[in-house]
Amino acid sequence: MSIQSPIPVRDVSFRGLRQSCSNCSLRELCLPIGLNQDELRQLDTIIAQGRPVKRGEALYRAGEPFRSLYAVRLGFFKASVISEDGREQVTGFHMTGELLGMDAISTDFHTCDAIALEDSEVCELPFADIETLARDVPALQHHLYKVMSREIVRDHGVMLLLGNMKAEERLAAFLLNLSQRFAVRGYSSSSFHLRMTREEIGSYLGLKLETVSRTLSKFQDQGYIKVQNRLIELVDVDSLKRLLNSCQG
Amino acid sequence: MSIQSPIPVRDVSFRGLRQSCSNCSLRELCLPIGLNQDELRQLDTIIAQGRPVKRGEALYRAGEPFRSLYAVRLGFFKASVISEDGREQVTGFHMTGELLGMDAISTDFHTCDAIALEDSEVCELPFADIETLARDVPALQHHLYKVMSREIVRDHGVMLLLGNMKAEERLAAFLLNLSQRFAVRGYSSSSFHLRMTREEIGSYLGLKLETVSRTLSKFQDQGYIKVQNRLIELVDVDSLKRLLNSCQG
DNA sequence: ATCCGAACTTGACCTGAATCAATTAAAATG
DNA sequence: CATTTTAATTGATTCAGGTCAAGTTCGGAT
Repeated sequence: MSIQSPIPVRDVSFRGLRQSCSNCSLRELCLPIGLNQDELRQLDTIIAQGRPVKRGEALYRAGEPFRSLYAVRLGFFKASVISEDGREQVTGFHMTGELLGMDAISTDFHTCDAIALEDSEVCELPFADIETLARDVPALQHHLYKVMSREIVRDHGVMLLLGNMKAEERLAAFLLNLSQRFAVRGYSSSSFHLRMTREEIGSYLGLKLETVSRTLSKFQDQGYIKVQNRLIELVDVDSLKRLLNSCQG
Repeated sequence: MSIQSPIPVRDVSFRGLRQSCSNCSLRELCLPIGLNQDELRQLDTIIAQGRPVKRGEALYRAGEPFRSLYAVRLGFFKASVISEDGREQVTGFHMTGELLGMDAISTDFHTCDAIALEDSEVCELPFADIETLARDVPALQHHLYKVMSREIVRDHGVMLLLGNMKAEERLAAFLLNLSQRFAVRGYSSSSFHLRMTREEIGSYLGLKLETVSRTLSKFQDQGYIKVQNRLIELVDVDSLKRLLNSCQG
């Protein structure tokens, strides 16, 4: 658990294959380097064309049978578990190049909802086909294990956050994590638009929406950030990092 | 997320191969049915003989290079991340038949410590070998994906617990989860020995040890359980379940 | 543009769990 | 067996964040 990245960045390795890929961001971000031409072609035959998902729509819902993983090609998703009494636990936010649906392999049913927070597009990856191909392509097999492992590590980071951190630390960790993930994708790391509500942030961080709002205001008063509705500008990143250092070295 | 199992039980499927396995509990609990004689033999050549780990010893520590997964053959482990200022976040407790170390695949380094909470024994599973074998044995390949997926689902359950539940609900969920996992292994579900300290329980549940202690006492006063140091007897399971129902249906 | 509902902010107050502190009980150790 | 150390309980107090409530702003629809 590094200082800069309490919530580990995920699925951002193995970029640089843009040139060989027209129909899907999958290879840019999610698939291992080291596939040859033929293997790439095989992969192409498996991957369904991009599927649009409108803002507010579900890519899948808990309880639905599992067929495919999805790679976010464009846009922004939240994944969440809803308890029967209506409370929501957001388990993650997912942006371009990240993989959704790995929790479903376990039972062959999806265990959470994936909702688009803006108009998005995904690549569907039929898991059975991917698995079959992985048998012949060790690099692919290994990379799938890696991506799943990374998800586990990320989840452990969230547990640390939920179990040990105070509200300010959680928010700082959250903002820095988003910042870093935008940066990796070539967007500004110091200025970005939150796609989710305060309530969704709160759900993810184990806080109430009022606390999220108050803490953002506090950060603004202290000159750490500027908040304009959902537009966030990180003014003093070092101070945000210092907030974290005190708690996780 | 079912009522009975807010923290999903893990790695307990695929039992019943006991007869064909002498050196390792791995196959009983972790490996898929449907391997033929030859495949089983191949697996045997990969799996190192049981390795004992004394109470208090580390099976591995964060930062160590990753070579193998470990199946708990006997005993009890905690897995935890330690922050630099010394605070510990327990990410899980692991008992017979469960797999440890999957978080390390991601970076080829272990990201957490695995400490034996009682004298234990593990089977070492060199990951490179397992992966190679998995290529020829689709059932094994699939099962590994499944086990990792199950870990992700479990982690989401813990997030729900840490993000949404009150102290009493967390403790109830914890006790019911342990109870269920002991039951699956043929031990009493109503009476069991806690292998971990109040502090370790607290770390896992995002509570302080005093709160754990107080809440256990409260449960005892209400007649839900009997506590004798680390020996727990579940007297009124339904009431414990009711505590959870109110929060997650 | 104007309206309306959803999202956000801010304040006042309350409460559940943390903290601090003092015993007590139970394991380890010689 | 006695001694030391570690773990657990319980009480008193504090405080971070939740809850309740009132107002404001924003964004989408007409």
